Amino acid sequence: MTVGDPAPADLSGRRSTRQRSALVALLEELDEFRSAQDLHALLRARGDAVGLATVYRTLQSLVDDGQLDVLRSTDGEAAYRRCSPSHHHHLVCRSCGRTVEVADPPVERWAARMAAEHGFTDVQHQVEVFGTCAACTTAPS
Amino acid sequence: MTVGDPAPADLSGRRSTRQRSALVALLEELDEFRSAQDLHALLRARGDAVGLATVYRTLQSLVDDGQLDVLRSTDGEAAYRRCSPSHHHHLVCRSCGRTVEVADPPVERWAARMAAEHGFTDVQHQVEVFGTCAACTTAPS
DNA sequence: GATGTTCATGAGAATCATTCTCGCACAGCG
DNA sequence: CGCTGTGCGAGAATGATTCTCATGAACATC
Ligand SMILES: [Zn+2]
Ligand SMILES: [Zn+2]
Ligand SMILES: [Zn+2]
Ligand SMILES: [Zn+2]
Repeated sequence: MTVGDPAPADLSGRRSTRQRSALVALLEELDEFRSAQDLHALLRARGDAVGLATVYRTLQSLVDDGQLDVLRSTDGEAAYRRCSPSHHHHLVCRSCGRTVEVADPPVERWAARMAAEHGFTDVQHQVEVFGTCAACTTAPS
Repeated sequence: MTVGDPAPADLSGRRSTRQRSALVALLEELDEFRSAQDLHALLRARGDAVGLATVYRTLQSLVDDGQLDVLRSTDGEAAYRRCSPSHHHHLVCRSCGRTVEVADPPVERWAARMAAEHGFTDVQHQVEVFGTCAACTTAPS
């Protein structure tokens, strides 16, 4: 361990503030993808007022630290959700937002092999599945 | 042919205008995903001036008619490209935009089966693969 | 070719998510 | 208890996309 090494409270080197804690706590309770605007409103509603700019900044830092997944909806709005550390994809209910994390090695291998066959390197992929969950299929509109 | 039946030049019921033709012709020449702003600039550069609002409107109508694919980049900008009519996905070079259309029945079946196992209905999916193409890997920065 | 109805166009304003600015507050540290 | 650099936030700025609405053009009909 070199001299300049900070090694603060958590591994990310982020300071622990009321705002960051409130946002992390909220995300911990939620199970669906929510937009930054949504999260900001939810925080305000529960009394943990946080500036909108801070919500955006903190979400971005959490994404950079790999603690959140981001999804871009068709209307261009980004949605965030806490995620497990291992690589996975999502099955999302387009009605209520309920989300299931799914992993599938064959898909991973297919993407890598297919890209390699076309001479592509440094490959990444994006796989999301949308549908209507059982509860929403049953429930009235 | 009944009386009220329009049956215009193309099947879509869209009027044939100079602006629409110019945009369609441009898209026909391009092989990569380009943003609406890009396409607007390209049209202007080649002398086929078209209003920005018209570019957006026309792109949207072509997407609705299934003649274009849309991709939402991480910065929230939508990119468009002409597409073949059958279901497929893309292998996109994140450096030059070169795109290869790929189809893979196993992935289709996996998505459908996996969603069904979780009780989801009305399933759709989104699968895109990004990488650096052979040419861009070789070329200097 | 002339005409009327209807849809398309486009300049500019409006919308809206996201980012930036920058002075002030405070977490972490000794 | 101060110091210092990072985090905060109100408001402005950005930038893509959409809307408004008066004008222009396509097309079926005469
Ligand atoms: Zn649902
Ligand atoms: Zn994967
Ligand atoms: Zn390339
Ligand atoms: Zn597919």
